Amino acid sequence: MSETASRPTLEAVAARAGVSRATVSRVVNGGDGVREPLVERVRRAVEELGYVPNQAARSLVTKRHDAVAVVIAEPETRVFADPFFALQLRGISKELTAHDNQLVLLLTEGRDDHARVARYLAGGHVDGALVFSLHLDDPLPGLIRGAGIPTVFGGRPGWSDATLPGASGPAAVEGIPATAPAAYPAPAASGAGPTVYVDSDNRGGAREAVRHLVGLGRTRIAHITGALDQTSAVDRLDGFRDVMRDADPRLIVEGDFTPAGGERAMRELLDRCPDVDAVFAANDLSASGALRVLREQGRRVPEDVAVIGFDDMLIVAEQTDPPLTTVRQDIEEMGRLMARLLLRRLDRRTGHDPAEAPTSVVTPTTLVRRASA
Amino acid sequence: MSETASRPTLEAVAARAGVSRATVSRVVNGGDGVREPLVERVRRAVEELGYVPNQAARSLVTKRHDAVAVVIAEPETRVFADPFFALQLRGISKELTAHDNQLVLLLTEGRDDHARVARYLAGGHVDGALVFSLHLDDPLPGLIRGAGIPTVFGGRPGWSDATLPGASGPAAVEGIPATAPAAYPAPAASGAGPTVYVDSDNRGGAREAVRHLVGLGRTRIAHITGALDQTSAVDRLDGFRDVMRDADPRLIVEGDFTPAGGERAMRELLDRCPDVDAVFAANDLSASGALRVLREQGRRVPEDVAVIGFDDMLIVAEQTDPPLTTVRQDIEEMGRLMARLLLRRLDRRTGHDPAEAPTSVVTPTTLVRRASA
DNA sequence: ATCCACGGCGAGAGCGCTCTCTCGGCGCCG
DNA sequence: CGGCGCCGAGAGAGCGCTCTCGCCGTGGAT
Repeated sequence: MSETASRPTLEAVAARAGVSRATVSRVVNGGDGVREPLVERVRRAVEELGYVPNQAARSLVTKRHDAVAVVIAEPETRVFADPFFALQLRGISKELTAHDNQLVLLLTEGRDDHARVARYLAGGHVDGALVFSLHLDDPLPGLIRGAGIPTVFGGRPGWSDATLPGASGPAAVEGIPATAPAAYPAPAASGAGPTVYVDSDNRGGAREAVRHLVGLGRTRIAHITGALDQTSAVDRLDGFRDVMRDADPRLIVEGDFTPAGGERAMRELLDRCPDVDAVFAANDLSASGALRVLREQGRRVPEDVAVIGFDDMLIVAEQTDPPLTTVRQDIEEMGRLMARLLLRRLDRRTGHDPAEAPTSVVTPTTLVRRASA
Repeated sequence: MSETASRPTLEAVAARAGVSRATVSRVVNGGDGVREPLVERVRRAVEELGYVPNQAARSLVTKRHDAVAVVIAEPETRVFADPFFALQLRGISKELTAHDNQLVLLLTEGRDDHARVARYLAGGHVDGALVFSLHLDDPLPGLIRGAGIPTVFGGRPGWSDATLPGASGPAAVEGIPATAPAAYPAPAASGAGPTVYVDSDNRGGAREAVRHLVGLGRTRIAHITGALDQTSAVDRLDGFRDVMRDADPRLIVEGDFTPAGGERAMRELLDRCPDVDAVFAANDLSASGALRVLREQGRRVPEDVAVIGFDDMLIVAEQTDPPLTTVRQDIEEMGRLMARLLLRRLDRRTGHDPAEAPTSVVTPTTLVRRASA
């Protein structure tokens, strides 16, 4: 039962140190305006009693929580197939920890669950939110903005307010609509500020991959797209088009980020264009599917057909035969950036530096050369 | 600024409904002991004002937080290589959500970080903890038990109090020490109750895999172990030994759960015992490494050498050549179970049913037959 | 020497909720 | 028909903290 012997309060510390509650509070929160000898006395008392501030009581008056929600709205599939979110979480966790913030994880279980998440965020239990929602038609981002809570998105959300910053060049290539098939208008911002997101340079990375293939002397370069309801897939396709402006449209075939989709697409590709001599797949998973079909059909990689993936998902890229050349993104760093952006925004709220609105960040990618191209 | 117009309080709802704060509180918390007409009036007021209870204020008086911590103490490697934790998190999240509990995620960043986590848990910010710590020499479980907070472990922790329940048969095979190389004594329980964990039936699953190989008529069956500082690896080894009591010791070779480790082990195996006709690898990753070496050395799978893995990690098992026969565990269900066990324990705390201490659970595994065995 | 300014510290008022205690009203038993 | 018990509702006391105020002591200016 001694476990139930409730933990010491400010009062107790004050008594032991022979000062008032207010003074202990001051010391605990930085110690400004308290003279050295007292600070020392209070510190000792805190130490001796093993005092830990009661966060609930503190929040009650400050209205801050030092907690941030991380919302992952991926319907099953992708989250659990690759370490993407795990790595982002790690980055986020590091940054939050460094600033004494807690991470509250919210996973949505199907569409109906969005309301629950929105309610939670609007309920003022956390100071801000980091939101992953990769699908263009996902209502969640809208709901969240409606909740009026500072938010940073992971990956570019699919509305028009959130177009790519300059770094990535023109958004459309002649004749072909470059952007999302189903982009919908930005939800009204209700004091939550402009849309801020962190995304990797999908378009630039795609360009680099395709240019590499061009540099290899390939001329019949194909693209297996990702699921085109996700901005990352759209951006990678745009990057492909940036370089292959006059590409044979039959060389672009729709995949879905899965190995099976990659297989299907590769079959179709070989069928339509037997002379294909290179493939840029929208991710490593579909590249691995393509690889399998190529092998099965007796095409040598990279001699006959060069293959490049995207993501540098080690568990796949290093294990394929041959090992996969691919585009790497620093996923953990992206997570860290998201957290940093959000925290900065929260800081500002408390009246720091009202100027200089935080802005979206696009992180660079690098081409990792292995054997497949 | 209207966003800052602080959210309505109980007081406001009470005023609008024309009742007292206490009554509103009762309704919000289930509505027992309030007559129907009033309940209805209050509900409407809540609805109209968009009232959401202030969790901080509530916690302050109830000393409950309706939040549990999930601690993942994996030093880098495994967490982010496979979807294991992601799936567990999903299961946990589902169960917690169903009971209106929040999930606070704590990832440790290196050894020095354990103290931080322990302090947080001891600080009474959450009602309980779900802890993943797979390494036998990890100090964290000890620290956490010291914190005196109700805890359920994911995977059997490596101390003696936490031996496998009956379901799994004898813990040792004649002559050979069956248990952990470095098991250390259970930390003193300080009111946190006995060690409770959820683990899959590693040992039983291993037995089933090996028996399957025996049933195939294989006689020279080898085992590539996992990293033996983890109980799962030890248990799988024990399961192997249960069936192969008189196994040639050279047929057991140490791996580390990685593809590279699998390759290394397989080479050594072929070197030592060229007549090997089956391999049970401690997980799919090392099985995939083994598979590659076998192919490279011209052994046909499964004709010459049958191979079985463990985990049914789809991204690997379905993509190997040939697809991998393996042992599946219901990882999401394990997560759900962990959460359920913890919540039940927390319930009990509030004086429900002091009898019947919750006990560890070992979840069943199933053999998934594909082409490799 | 007197006054004022200022910095250090204590007193006390809540933050929004829960929960106990009390009181009033009604049904029921004798 | 009167009293007792019980149920439904309100009043009010905190939970542990922060923060504003005001007091007091010190030091510099006059």
